[in-house]
Amino acid sequence: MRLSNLADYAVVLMSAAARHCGAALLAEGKLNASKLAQETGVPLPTAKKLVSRLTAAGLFESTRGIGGGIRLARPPSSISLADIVEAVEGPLAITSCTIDGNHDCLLEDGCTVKPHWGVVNRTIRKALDDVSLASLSDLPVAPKIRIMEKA
Amino acid sequence: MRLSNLADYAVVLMSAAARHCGAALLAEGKLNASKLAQETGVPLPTAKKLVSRLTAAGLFESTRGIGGGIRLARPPSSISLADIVEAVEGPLAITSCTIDGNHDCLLEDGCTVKPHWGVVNRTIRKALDDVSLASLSDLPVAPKIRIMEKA
DNA sequence: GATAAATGAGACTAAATCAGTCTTGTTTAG
DNA sequence: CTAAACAAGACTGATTTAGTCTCATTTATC
Repeated sequence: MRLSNLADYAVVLMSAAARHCGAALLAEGKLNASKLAQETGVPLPTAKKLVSRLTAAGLFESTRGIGGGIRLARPPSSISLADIVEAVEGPLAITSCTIDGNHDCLLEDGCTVKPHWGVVNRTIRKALDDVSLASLSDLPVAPKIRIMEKA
Repeated sequence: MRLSNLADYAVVLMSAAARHCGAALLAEGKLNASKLAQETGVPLPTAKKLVSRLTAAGLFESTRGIGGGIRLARPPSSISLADIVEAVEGPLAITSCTIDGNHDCLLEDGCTVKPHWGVVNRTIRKALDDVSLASLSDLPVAPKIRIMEKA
């Protein structure tokens, strides 16, 4: 029930990219994996790998060659946590039996539990969908207070 | 973002146990790991292991010795998916940085993403909390209405 | 009161997944 | 045409997870 480290890093990377997008859209900085890595602290090779996946998923647009780089394919407000997590981890489902025609389960038929996962899945997906990249990177969060202390 | 197989099986096992609890409370069947295993199809050794953990977590009550067995420690309506998942997988948190004083993260300070995980965590936890064991084994739990939709 | 059978608890081994590193292929400026 | 810069993909090592086995504990029977 934990997010993979990769997915976690991916969120951090995209958040950093979104900040650049706001600051200097395509002015100074050709943005690339190396730059994101040094800004965020994510190991370079890992950053490269993640950038690959995120590009393949259509969240980044990449230009190869000597003057190449990457940039967000869509505005930060229309990219959600769900998009990022799904790009890195694959289909967003709590149990494998809720993915299309998966028949790995021992029980399959007569499973009284299965019908209930759908509700849980949708709720979780919505939770991740409701957080946009824009809200993640918006800096006005100045006073670094612990808001989530009472969870 | 996937539930572990163990946690998945645990839900199935407890669901089966709950059905017994409704049918013959402590009449015919001393309930035990072996019985649950053969009813659900979960491999016996795995079932034993899970029963151990669930007992340690206080969801089962066990009696050892020749006439021993297990039984639900609480009525199914007051056991939630969150309880079960947490018993098997440990603290329910999407990222490790939201657990108490964890300092494994590379970024730690100045992480603009961290403050947002709390919201996501709470939403997911609520999703799992809203599904009770009673509704999973859907016996007579009467009308399981969404009472807390407005939170 | 001792023995044996039944059960749960915990330790151990094997497999799968995941994180991280490296090499190759592609593109474009010079 | 050459070389440099970049992304894409393959590979290796490590961590976690699933599954199996052995041991400790308890109670009915003799």
